[in-house]
Amino acid sequence: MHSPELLKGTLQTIILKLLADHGKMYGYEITQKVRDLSDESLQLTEGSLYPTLHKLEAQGLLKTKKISLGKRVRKYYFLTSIGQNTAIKKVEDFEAFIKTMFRVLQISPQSI
Amino acid sequence: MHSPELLKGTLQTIILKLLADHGKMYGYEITQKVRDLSDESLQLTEGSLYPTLHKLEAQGLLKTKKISLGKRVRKYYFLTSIGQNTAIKKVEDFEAFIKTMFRVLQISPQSI
DNA sequence: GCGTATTACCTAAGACTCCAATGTATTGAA
DNA sequence: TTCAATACATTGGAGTCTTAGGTAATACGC
Repeated sequence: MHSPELLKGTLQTIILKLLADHGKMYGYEITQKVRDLSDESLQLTEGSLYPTLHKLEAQGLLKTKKISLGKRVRKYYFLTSIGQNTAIKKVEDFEAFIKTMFRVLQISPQSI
Repeated sequence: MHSPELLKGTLQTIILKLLADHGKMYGYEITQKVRDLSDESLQLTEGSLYPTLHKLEAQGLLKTKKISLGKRVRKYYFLTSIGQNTAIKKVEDFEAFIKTMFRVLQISPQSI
C-alpha cells in the first residue's frame, strides 16, 4: 500500500482513463480494476469513488445507464465525448506533472 | 502550470528532498528553488510551505537555526537524521507510486 | 530621498477532497 | 442457511492546501 495521500488529485484521472480504455463500467467493477491493475497497492474505496463519479456526471463528463439483471439493477458509467477529451488531457497533465516532479526530486526517468 | 490538485500529497516529499540535496535552506529559498527546478510550473506558496515546515519540525524531521543578517533574521531549516531517512523513504514511495500509476493508466515509462 | 519590487517571515479562515463508517440488498457457494 | 462477495450509495469528519492577509527589511531606479 502506498502512502494514501499521493493518490489525492489522481482519482478523476484514474476513473476517466479506465472508462476511456474499457468503455462502460459499473462502480464495483472500477474498484476491482484499480485493485487488479495496481497489484492491490491502490485501494479505491466506495466512499471516494461514488462522490467522484457523481461529480464527473454533474460536469457532463460521463453519463449513466441502468441495466437490469434479474432483481439487481446495475448502473453503468460511460464517457461523453467531452469526457473522452478530458480523459486524454488529464493523462497528459499527469505525465507532464511527473516529468516536472522528476526534475524537482532529481529522479532519473530510467529508474522507473 | 499544472493542475494544482496533483501537487497534493507531494509537498512533504519535495521539501524533504530539497533539504536533503541542499543542506540548510530558508523558506523563501525553498519556494524559489521549486520554482526554478520546475520551470515555474510548480508554485509552492508560503501559505502551504510554512505550515508544512512547522509540521515537519514538530515531527522531529527537521530543525531550525536563526542567522542574523544585519537587522533581518533568516531562519534556516535543516534535516535531522530521522528527517534524512524519511526523505529517502518518501522519494522511494513516490517512485513506487508512479510505477503503479503508470500501470493503472497504461502509460509506457518510455514516454517520459 | 521616495516609491516600488523583492526578499523574508508568518497566520487564519475556509474550500475542497478524500476516507472511514455505515446502510441496504442480491447472489453464489459451502 | 449462513457467510462471503457483489453492488449500490450517503454522511460526517479529517486533513491538506489555497486565498488572503499581515509585518518588516532591503535593493533599485529615478
